[in-house]
Amino acid sequence: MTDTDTQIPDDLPQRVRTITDLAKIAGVSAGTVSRALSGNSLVNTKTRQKIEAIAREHGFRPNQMASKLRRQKTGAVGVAIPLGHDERQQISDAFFMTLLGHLADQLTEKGYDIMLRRVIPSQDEDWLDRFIGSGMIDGVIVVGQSDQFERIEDVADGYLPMVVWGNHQEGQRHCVVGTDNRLGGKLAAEKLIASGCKSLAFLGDTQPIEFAARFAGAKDVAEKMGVSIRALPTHLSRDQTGEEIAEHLLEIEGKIDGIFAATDTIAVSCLKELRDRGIDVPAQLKIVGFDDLPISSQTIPPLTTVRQDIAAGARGLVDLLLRRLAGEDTESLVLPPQLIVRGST
Amino acid sequence: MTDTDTQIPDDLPQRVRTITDLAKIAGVSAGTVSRALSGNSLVNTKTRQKIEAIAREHGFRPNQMASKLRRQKTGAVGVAIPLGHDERQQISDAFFMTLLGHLADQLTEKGYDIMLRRVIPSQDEDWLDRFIGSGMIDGVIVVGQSDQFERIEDVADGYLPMVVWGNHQEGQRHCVVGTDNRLGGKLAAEKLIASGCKSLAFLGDTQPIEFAARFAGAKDVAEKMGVSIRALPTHLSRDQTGEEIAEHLLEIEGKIDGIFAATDTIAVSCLKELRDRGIDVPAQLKIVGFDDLPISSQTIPPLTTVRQDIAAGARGLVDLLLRRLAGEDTESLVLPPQLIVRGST
DNA sequence: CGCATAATTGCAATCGTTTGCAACTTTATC
DNA sequence: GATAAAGTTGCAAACGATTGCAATTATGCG
Repeated sequence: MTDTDTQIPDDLPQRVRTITDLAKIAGVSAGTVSRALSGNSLVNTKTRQKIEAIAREHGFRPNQMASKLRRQKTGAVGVAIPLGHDERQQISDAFFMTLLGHLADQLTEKGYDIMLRRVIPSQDEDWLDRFIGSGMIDGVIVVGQSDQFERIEDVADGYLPMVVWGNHQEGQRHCVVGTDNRLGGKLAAEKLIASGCKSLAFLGDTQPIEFAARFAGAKDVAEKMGVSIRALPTHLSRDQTGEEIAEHLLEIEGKIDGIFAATDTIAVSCLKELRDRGIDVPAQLKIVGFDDLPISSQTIPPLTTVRQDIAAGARGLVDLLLRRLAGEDTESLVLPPQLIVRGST
Repeated sequence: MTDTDTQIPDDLPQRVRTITDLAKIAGVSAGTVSRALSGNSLVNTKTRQKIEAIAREHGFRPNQMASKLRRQKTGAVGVAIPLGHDERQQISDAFFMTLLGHLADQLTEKGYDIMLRRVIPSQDEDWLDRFIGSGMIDGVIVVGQSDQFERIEDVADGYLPMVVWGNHQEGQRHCVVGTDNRLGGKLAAEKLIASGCKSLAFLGDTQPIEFAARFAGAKDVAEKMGVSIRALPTHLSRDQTGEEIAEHLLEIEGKIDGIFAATDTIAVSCLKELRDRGIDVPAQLKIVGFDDLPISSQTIPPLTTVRQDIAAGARGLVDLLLRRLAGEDTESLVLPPQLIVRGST
């Protein structure tokens, strides 16, 4: 017997917190309320309406935690962003953010909530198991393999509802959605060579497997066509990029006439540096980027780039995840890149 | 007696799913396991170590849902992004994404998970109550007031742990973190006028209260200095923006010598359109943006803009929310904007 | 050794919802 | 009007972890 009961005699609109409170008011059992509110069950229409009315009136919402515990499902999907290679690369990276935005749009549409987790694998060995085992999510989307390929493979064997954004390797065990990076690299190099370049450079880190594949694709073409190509490593975080590119440019000035940038972000910085040095693009040097970020059409000159269809990627990730949640063991999805020719080549 | 019990005699490594399973193996009670795993309680060191060892060995993780139900707290913070004015404005908007990135960094650091929810208020009257009442989150950060000012005010009266990104109005009841938009508008107009502009335009929708405040600030200055200023409405979603700006430019050609864009995104599109028309910036027309997005330093010419310190904003949001979670009724935080002078003025 | 006190541990209730089953009402059918 | 079938509802046992309280064991001290 609480204070409230003692002081307030009867039917004052006490706060309706639980389904049982509501049941008491409606004069039915908790089970019936539960069924009425969940909509689909067998409960008399009049009863249902009465219960719904009371619920609305008191602004009642069933406790999700209890519901999820009982039903053993959460209605939430985890989105993990491992920041492996470059700890200074914040989650605020343009490409990831765009993908995340589309994921959010997609998942919301399908009625799932999104549990976002930023992960630094080097500080937490166990990140993926923890996330999955947390009991907070029904499935997980991993955005970017980073340097965690093996760990992801390990988990994939015992956990179906996981889809990963990244690069597809022959014979891998986890389900991945991503662009055909190698083909993308090919397209980029072909374009540069077709535009008359004789000596290429790949601007970007070649460690992450996506980038490695882009470089490999370009290299294939270059070698076949008898054109030289070299890799110039760069970090991803924006503040470092500028200087690094500047150094590279000094070094290669005059020796290189075509640049394939690992990402548009790098390409844009590069355009900037070139302009500051008075080097004309595309007359003196041609550039192809990768991603086709929204910025890329706004640069001067507009950037020729290899487009990744991020929206389609997000749709694919969500679609495959939902099918896996339903128990299907889906194949990976490799999306074709598309060369967007603008002014920088 | 289950099948498993009958078929498998003894100590086969059956899957340890619950704290009770683990307790059985360790030969103690569930309560003890719970205490051991939660670390801080009074449990014999040796017992604790044994339990921890078994837990590790079986990769056991306590079910969060059950824990959260019992403890009545979730360890997750909701981040809601209401898309009011412009349904076509996706969550993928650059400014929101950047803020979200910083929020994710901050909250992760403080040990909170992030429940992301994209909301279209016109389709769901009740979005905020639902989110709060879902029992999934301990508190909520609302990113952008959109046209939901009143609804947010209503909720604020009865729900402490909520912080909102947006504009501060005299006497408002909800706790807000945001830039002083009016002052920002002032700075922008002052700069344009100081650079010699005689006739200004504000490029952007003036409905959202943040933008309205920016325009108001600019107007104050313009009127005081005897300079004309007019508003040219634009949408936010990128695809529409281009055409709209083009139309405006046609209309104002020659009559205007300074543009204050409501956001950098608009300013960047505008730069592009101007260039396509052969109008020189800053010689013929000067532009100031708002936000200082990463792109803005990369445009040609680099954009003069009013900087919002997004990282500081995110820190503020998280800090205030944590204090509110602890029961404190915090004041709003208004951040000073900073004029960044680059090449477009 | 006996008793008081402290340190551990077990017990059982609890968090709020869902759901199989049984019980009870209607309605339909002959 | 009796009987079967269908439609509704209530009951109570889960879901899995936490925690106040009681019970047990270990330790200290005279």
